[in-house]
Amino acid sequence: MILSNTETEKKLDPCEAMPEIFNALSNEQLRILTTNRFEVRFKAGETIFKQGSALTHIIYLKEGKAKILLEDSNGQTILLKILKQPDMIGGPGFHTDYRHHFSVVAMEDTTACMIDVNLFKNFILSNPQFGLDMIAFLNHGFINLYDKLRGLTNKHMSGRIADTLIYLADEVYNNAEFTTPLSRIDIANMSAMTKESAIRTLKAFKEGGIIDCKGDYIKILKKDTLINISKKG
Amino acid sequence: MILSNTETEKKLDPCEAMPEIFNALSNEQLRILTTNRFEVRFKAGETIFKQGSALTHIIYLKEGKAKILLEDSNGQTILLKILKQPDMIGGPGFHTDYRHHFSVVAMEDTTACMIDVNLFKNFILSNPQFGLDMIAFLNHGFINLYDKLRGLTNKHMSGRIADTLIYLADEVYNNAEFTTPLSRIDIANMSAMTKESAIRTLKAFKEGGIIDCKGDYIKILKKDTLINISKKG
DNA sequence: CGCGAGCTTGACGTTGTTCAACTAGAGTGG
DNA sequence: CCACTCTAGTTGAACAACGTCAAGCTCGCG
Repeated sequence: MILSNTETEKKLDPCEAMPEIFNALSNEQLRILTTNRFEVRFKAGETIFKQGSALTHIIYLKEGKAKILLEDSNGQTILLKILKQPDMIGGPGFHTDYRHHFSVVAMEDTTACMIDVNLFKNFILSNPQFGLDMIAFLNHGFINLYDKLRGLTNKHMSGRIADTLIYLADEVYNNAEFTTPLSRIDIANMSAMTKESAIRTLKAFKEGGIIDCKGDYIKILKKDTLINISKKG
Repeated sequence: MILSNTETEKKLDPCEAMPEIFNALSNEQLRILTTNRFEVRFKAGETIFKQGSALTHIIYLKEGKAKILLEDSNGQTILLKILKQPDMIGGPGFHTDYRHHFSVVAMEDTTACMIDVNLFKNFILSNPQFGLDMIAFLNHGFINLYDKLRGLTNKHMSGRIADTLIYLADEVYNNAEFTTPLSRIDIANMSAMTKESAIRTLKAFKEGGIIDCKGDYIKILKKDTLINISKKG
């Protein structure tokens, strides 16, 4: 898997799909990246990194899924986002305080690629287009986060659960029907409510014929209705 | 840092204090910035830019204060942050969709400096250190936004109002005692609640001897108590 | 079979919103 | 100087939304 030159640069990296952002890297940088990065395998439930710990590597997922958790000092948790291959996590600690500001936990068996932050920093310093793309990457994150903030603070429970279901179907599983390792507590934490409230709202949706669900299986039956509930708040 | 003689370089720009991030610019870039930027004066209450409109300029405040408003389709608003000189607004639309994702409204008479986004982009492409500093700037924004999200979704009203009061005193006015053009609705929108709830919570704090307030005057009497309320949620 | 973790349900209390009425103060015109 | 009005602020009562608590349930697993 180690490089042949010029012709097919994609083959430089053994990952089937790398984060798009690395497109801006030069051949030489890609070579350095390939030789310096390393993979770590996590089992379902294992912590990939923990909020508060030192940020030493940028990671991206080669395989599997992981959840981003915003924890607070009172033991409450927000499940912010679900990562899947080939999502990258820069982490807001990069070039600031070099700490992790959220935890990342594997939802299933997951392979993560680790890139030393100093290497990453050097790429930016020697390749301004990469830096600019990184800024765009972060800005996309802001747009999503603003939407999340609006959703979680302005909507009622049904709207928030609707958002969560739409997110899972559209962004995570790319299917209106899916089986997920997420617990009711996870779904509640994605929607900023207690597990009991999440259960009751899901039940109401089920009784209304909007979704079908049983255990870890969920199917969206009436997406339009769900979108409508989301919009109404 | 690229600038060796900081003292003289400051004089290139007539603004008393520019955003720190411009420290990374070369002399030549600072010259270009100075000759190309322009100032616009806004009266209190005027919209500096509107959510949804085209992002054509990066701005920073030379004078005055402005509020960042996250609006949504149901007419609800979150007052996210207050800007003061020399705060800069990149805007998450930069190098993504080139739209504004929030509105900015002048709280008092305000002078804003406008920098063409293409110029800004060129600075990044020709000066990777500037790009890196920009990334750090954005990452600081993420850290704050995560905290905001935690605060608004995990805390009760008293904790959220406590956060707002502490923010105003520490970050905006640098004083435990201040007079503010923010209405009760603004304070409510900063704390994700209705104006009635904000009024009631402020009243409770006043009756508890934690703050004093009357009209647009607010004074924090027991900051420790306020911090405690904030922590408890 | 029994155990335990996650899930479900109902009753209840709290938190926060809604609505409607009322007040205070600033500006306006007579 | 006084009405007159307009807006922001304030208050209370009714109501809805949501969380808490406690109990019971399901189902995989030893």
